[in-house]
Amino acid sequence: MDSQNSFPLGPSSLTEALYESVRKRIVNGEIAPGEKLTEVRIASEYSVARPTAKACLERLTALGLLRRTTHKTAVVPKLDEDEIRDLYFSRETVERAAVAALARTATVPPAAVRAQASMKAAAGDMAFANQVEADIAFHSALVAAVGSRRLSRMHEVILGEVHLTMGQFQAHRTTHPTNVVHEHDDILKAISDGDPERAQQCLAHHLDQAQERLVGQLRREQSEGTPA
Amino acid sequence: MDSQNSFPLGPSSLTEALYESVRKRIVNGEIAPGEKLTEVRIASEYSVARPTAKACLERLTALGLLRRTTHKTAVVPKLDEDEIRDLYFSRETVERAAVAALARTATVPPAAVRAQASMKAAAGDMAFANQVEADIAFHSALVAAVGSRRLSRMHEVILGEVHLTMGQFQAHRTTHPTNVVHEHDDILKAISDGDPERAQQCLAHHLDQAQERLVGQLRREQSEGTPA
DNA sequence: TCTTGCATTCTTGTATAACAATATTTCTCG
DNA sequence: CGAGAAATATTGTTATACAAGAATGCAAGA
Repeated sequence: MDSQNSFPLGPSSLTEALYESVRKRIVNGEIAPGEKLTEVRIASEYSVARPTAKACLERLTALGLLRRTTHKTAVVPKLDEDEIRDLYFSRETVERAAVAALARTATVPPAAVRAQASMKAAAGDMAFANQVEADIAFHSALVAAVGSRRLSRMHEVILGEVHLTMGQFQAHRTTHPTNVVHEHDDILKAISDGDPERAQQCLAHHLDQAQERLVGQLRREQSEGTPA
Repeated sequence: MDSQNSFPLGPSSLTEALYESVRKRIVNGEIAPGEKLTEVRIASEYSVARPTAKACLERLTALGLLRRTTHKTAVVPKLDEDEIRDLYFSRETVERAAVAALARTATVPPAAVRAQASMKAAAGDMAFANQVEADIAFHSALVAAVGSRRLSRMHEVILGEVHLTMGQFQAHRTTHPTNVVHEHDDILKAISDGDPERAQQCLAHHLDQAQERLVGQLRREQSEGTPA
């Protein structure tokens, strides 16, 4: 059924292309949190019809990348502390299952080690956005390697919100990826050792760290007052 | 449709009502698997415009309740054995996290015991569809009680497909709900005992049973040849 | 001055029509 | 009987129009 797209093959339909573009702009923080996205604005910016823009916004809303209620205009959400915790609780749930499954068969996903390599190689000189990309790619590879369509689908949604939150901070601070790289290595090690328990522990520790980094940044930002 | 503005606050918008109605028909098996759902058919059946019907179908597709590729008409899917296993793997992932979280604080969701009660009370005389409803309500209550918006959202999607699959079998066989009720009780017991490990084990056992029932029914059906 | 109420305006919800592009079916011809 | 081409069906996209809900601002009254 899956058309086995042996290569990138950019979005076939217009709607798809529009969706991808807007999505990218949102998760990369190009559209600030709180900013309003009206249907006509999208429609005119991209020269598409309003129904097309509408479909796009609805899709993004379903994924949690936009918030909107009936008859009100969509806004880019800014996750508060509680929501970040909820997000990471869900994330841990999904990724725990993934690494446990991988460790049980001691399968180390090649795509994950590739993502690690690219993160290590260009650690300092990469733009923060690319570091985020590599991080996301690593975790994505982990879950994808399990081979469960539904687990991957859930994870994709979660990572979307993670990406969004990270993207919103990316202008402010550049965290040293050293810790992250080490934590990733620990996870891979546990998987290749075939130790599901340890793999889950390493993962949980890694995600806790990441979550606290995010929450810390949020608090710092709030105590400084809104810069915009 | 009726104004009925007393409490439940039925679907406010037309789109919402349409979506709910079609969804119900699909998960209850009123629309047979493999049946084609064209936009114009929905539009004419409900006397709505085609864009409205289109939005409805797209939403159902996103939830896995319909399958469709570009320029091809949507069909109600029939999950094969592999997909049922994938579905239950994902389901177990989510529900394990839920019961573990509940057991950690020994919180027994009132809604879950209510669902259990209604299942026990009218075990034999309820229509199979209602048994399915009660079963779904039980598991739904379990996850909802955790209080995680995102976990609930993921679970909702999964339960949709579960409901769909159960609904498709519901004409053929009426399984004795006795086992199910006992297994549910075991889970609740482990939660109220504050034993996360046992709660997860009971849940895993319960889901394995359910999964095998489904797979067994699927095989039986296939070896008999398609009745329709 | 503060608050209430109304009206204007902005935005979204829904419908209709039309054309383009693609899939599927059917029919004809070799 | 098989292969290719026309015809049909279905979806993708756009344009337009009107209705309904929400927000804003202004004016009037307490």
